[in-house]
Amino acid sequence: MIEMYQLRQLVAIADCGNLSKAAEQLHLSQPALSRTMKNLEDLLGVPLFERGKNKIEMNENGRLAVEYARKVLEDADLLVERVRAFDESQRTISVCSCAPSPLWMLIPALSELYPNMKISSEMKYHDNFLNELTKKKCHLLVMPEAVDNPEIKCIKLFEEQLYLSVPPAHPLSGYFEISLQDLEGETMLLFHDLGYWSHIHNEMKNTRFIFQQELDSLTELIKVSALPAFTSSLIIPHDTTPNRIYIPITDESAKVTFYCCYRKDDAKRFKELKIYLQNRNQELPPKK
Amino acid sequence: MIEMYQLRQLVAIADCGNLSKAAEQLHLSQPALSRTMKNLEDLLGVPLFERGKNKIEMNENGRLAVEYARKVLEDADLLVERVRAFDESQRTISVCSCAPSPLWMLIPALSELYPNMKISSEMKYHDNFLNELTKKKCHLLVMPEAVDNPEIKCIKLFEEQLYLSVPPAHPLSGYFEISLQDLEGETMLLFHDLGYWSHIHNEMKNTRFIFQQELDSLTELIKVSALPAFTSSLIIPHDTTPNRIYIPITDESAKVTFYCCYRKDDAKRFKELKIYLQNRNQELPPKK
DNA sequence: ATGCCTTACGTTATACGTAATTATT
DNA sequence: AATAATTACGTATAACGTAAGGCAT
Repeated sequence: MIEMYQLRQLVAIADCGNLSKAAEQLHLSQPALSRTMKNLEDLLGVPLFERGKNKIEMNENGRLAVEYARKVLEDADLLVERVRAFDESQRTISVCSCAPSPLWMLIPALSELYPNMKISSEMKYHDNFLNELTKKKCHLLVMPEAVDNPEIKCIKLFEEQLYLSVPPAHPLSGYFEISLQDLEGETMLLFHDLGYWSHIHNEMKNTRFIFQQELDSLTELIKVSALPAFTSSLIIPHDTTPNRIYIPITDESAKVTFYCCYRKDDAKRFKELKIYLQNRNQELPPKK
Repeated sequence: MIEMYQLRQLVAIADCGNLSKAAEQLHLSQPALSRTMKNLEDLLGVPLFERGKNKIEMNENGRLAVEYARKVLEDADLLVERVRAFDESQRTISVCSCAPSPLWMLIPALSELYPNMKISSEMKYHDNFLNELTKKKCHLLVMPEAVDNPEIKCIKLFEEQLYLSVPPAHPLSGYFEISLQDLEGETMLLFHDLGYWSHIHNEMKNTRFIFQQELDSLTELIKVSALPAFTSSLIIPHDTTPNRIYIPITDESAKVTFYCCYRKDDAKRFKELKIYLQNRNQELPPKK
C-alpha cells in the first residue's frame, strides 16, 4: 500500500532537484531517501527516475506521480484543516447583529444558556444581510425586520426607539417630541459604528456629525459638551449622564423591531435560546 | 503528520459500524484500532467519536473526516493506477488502421524498429476516424487519405488497388478490366472485416456477399469454389491460389492511398519510423 | 578533491499483538 | 455468559542513520 511518507519524499525530490538537497529539506539521510524511492518504484512496478552512476533524474512517470502526490498530500492537509475548523465551528456560536444593542442582551444570555460554547459576535449591516445566515457565515443573525423564509426561524427580540439627548439649556429641550427634520443644521455627537442605524445620519445631509470610535470617549464627550446626541430606549435606562433631556424622535425610521434568526437545521441547537426568548417576550410586554 | 493507515482504519470503522468488525475486516486486533483512532484524535486535536464504556460511535467530526479520508485514499489509489497506465502506454505503440493490409507491413516494421516496445494494433473505421489519434486513443493511425492538420505528421504508405479474382471458367474471366457495376447480381466471397473497404460492398445493393470471419476459411473457399472474390494489389503477389484470373477494378473508389499519421508531440518517438517509411517510399516507386 | 548516489549493516521508533480489565446487554 | 472497548506490556516490522564504496565533474 502506498504511504504518505513516500509521497512526501517524492515531491521533495521534485522540489529540490536531487536527493541530497531533498534529504536535507526532509531532515533525512540520503540513503533513506534513496531506499524509499526504490521501494516506491517497486510498489508501482514502474521506474520513476533515470539513474546514472552518480546522478538521478525524474522521468515522465515520476513527474506524473508527483502531480498526483501533490494533490493527495494537499487533500490530506485539507482534511486536518477542515475537520479542525468544523469542530471549532461546532463549539462556537457566532452572532451577527445589524445593530449594537441586541448584542448587549444576546451575548450574556448565550453565555448563560450555553456555558460550554465560545460566543463570537460581530456587528455589521449591508444589503442582502440575510446571506450572512443562509451562507452559514454565522449561526445567529439579528435582523431589523421579520424574515419570511421557510428555512429560517425568526424570533422577536425587542423594539428600539431613537431619542434625542440634549442638555436642559439647549433650544430643543422644551420639545416633547421631535422629528429628524428638526435636527437639520445641528452638530451632533454620534457613535462611529451603528450598523443598521447608519441609514439615519446618511439621510441627514445638512447635519454635521462628530463620530467617536470609542464608546467611553463618546459618553465623556456627551457629559462635558452641550451638543445634542442620539440615544435610544435601550440606552436611557442605564444612562448615568446627568442633566440630559431625552426627546423621542417621531419618524418611523427612528423605531425598529429586532428579530433573532437562525437556520432551521440549527433548531435543535437553539431550542434553549428559543424558549428563553419566547418567555422573555411574554414577560416583558406587561412591564411596558 | 497524518498517515494512510489512519485514514484506512477510519473509513473501515465507518463502513463496519464498530471497532471489532472493522478490526476483523482490516485483519487487525481491536486494541490496535482503538489506539490508532486515539492517536488520530490527538493528531487532529478533535474528538471523532462519542465514547461510551463499551461502545464507540462516530460523531459529526468523524463523519466529516471519513468523507475527506475516502477522497484521499481514492486519489492515492488513482495515483498508482494512473502512473502504471501511463508507463504502460509509454512502453507500447498502439496502431489503429482503417484497413487490414497496412498492418501486414507496419507491425513487422515497428517490431523491428522498436524491439523493446509492445505493439498493439486494431483495425476499424468510422466517421471522424482522425479522433482516434487526436483523442490519444492510439499513437499511429492509418488513414485512407492524407491529413492536413498542423498537429499531425502524415507519411504516405502505399496504394492499394482492388482486383476481382475469378476462376478461368468464369464468364467475366476474359475482361482486362471491370467496374463494380459489372458485378451487380453476382454472388461473391468476402472477408468479414474490411474497415475502410466496407463502403464498397455497402454500396453494391444487388450483389450477394458471403462473409467469412476467418481468413484461412476464406482462402480455402476461394480455392474450392468457382465464386468470384475481391482481392487486391497487396494480396496478389503473395497469393498462392491456383487457377485464378485477377481483373483490376476501374472505379475510383477501388483504389486508395494509405497514410500513416502520428501526433507531432510524438515526433521524437517516431523519428526512426519516419526515416524508415520515407526511405521505403523512395525505393519502391522505381519497382512499379 | 568534492559532490552525488548506492550498498550494507546496525538501530530505533512505532504499529501491532496478546493478555488482562472494565463495562454493557 | 457474551460482546465491546480500553489499558498495559511485550514484539516485530520497517523506516532510519552511519559507514563505506563507486563514479562522476
